[in-house]
Amino acid sequence: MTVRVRFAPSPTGSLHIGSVRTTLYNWIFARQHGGTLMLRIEDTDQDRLVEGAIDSIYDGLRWMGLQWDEGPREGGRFAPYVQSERLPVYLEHARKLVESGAAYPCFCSKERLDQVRKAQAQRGEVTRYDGHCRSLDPKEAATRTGFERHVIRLKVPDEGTIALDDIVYGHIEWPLKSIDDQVLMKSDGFPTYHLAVVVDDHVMGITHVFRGEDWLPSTPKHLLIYRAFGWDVPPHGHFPNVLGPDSKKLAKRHGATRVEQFRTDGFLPEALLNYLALVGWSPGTEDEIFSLEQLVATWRIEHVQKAGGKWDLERLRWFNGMWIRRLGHEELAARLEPFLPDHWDRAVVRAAVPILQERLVTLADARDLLEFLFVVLVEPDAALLVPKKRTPEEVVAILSRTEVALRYLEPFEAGPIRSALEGVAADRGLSLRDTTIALYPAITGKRAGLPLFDGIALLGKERALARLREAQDRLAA
RNA sequence: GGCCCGGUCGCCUAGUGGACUAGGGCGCUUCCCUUUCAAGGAAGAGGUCAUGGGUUCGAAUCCCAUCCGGGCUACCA
Repeated sequence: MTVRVRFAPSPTGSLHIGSVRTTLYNWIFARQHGGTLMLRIEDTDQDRLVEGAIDSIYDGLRWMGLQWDEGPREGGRFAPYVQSERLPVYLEHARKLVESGAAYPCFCSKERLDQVRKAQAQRGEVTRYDGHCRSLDPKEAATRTGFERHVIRLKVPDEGTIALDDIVYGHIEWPLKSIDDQVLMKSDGFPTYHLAVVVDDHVMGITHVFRGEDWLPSTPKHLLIYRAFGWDVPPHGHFPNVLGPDSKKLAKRHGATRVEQFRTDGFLPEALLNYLALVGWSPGTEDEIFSLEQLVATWRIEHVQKAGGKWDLERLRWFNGMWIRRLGHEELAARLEPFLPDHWDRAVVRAAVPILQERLVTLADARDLLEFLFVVLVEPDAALLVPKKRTPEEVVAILSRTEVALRYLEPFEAGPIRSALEGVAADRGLSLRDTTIALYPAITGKRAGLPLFDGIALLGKERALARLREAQDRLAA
């Protein structure tokens, strides 16, 4: 049997980091089995649709390097892949269940349902549908459906249990009496999620159902629907949730959760994928750095764990630095492109890449680190110019002595600049370290950053000398 | 309230009855390297394996109970 898996997001917002993790696991599983991965859009709730959500899914996953075989834009044997375009399929299936007696039309108004629930709650009972329309005469009910607003409900047995052997969570059983008569078709003619997933997964030949842990409680409903149709239940596997710092499902209020945000913040897709893969899965060895290909080679669904994992931005940042350092210089320069102003001289940027690389945590950090090479003045204030334990007079002396030492220096490169500054240090009876610290703000406008000698060389003699003078003027003022 | 799931250092995790004096990574501290900052190297602090009972010669690992956390409980997904 050829593996066919799917990921099925609802277009209710930008692509969420949690969906990416689920998609990643699906993608790896498909790759490992030479199977097919498909994208299905679950837009059965017309009230929650968000403009541009599908674009966000496509853009985000393409950026991450996860591709799939069938979907709304790529088509496929089971098109359409958008549930709102498949309404007749669900209607037809719902009709079959009504005919077989497994489901029934329900004419109860939302108001009545609310009242029932409220009354039950007051009496301290479990709130659930009271079965009001369950015993209606089928013929009479059928005629009423012609002109009366209604939903279709699944007839859930009152007795017994239903069980699942989940690939990740193991054997789970639910008492049927804890399950409500689930709505299958809504009164607006759209199916509920429960009907739509089961029908589509079956009809589209899905061989493994993988999704987030939060779906576990709904699974018995789905099992019941499979049973009502007389279909085999494909293996299910639930993945633990990605959590916020408060242990609740990761959500907007916890900070950045949109893939797009991480992209603009300067994270590498390699790092995001690597980090994400390790939330809820581990190889059982001490290896931590994994490319997509390496994940395909080592990931095992048996090693996916049950407990939810908290989102840890610091750890993601560490992975990002690791991946940035693994990039070739040309590649890094290319990735930096969207983060740099257009007018910055790319030749200078390229020259700076080797010393920049190990100082980056995100690509966005490059701008701050390189800025001093491209602005006319760095405008350090006097407080910044004078390091602790130094007087302004001392700094002025170092500055002016350096100016002299650099004025006729040839070639104007990091090595000779170092020698020149060693001379300055010796003259002033200082260590090279103290000299560097005293010079650093004058040249870069900052207390720390790229190496000074390279920075001066990159800056060029004219501008370096100008900055040394500017700093002296500022200290004199 | 009901049903279900989970619970190893602050965080991600290894561990599936004996090699566990519970291992690795992030973060934190210190040191080395060093032109600042990083990166790199080394060391360290940090865990009564949620708690209490069992089972066993032996339990983080098996069983029971308790506690805590979470998910679901919609004509949302």
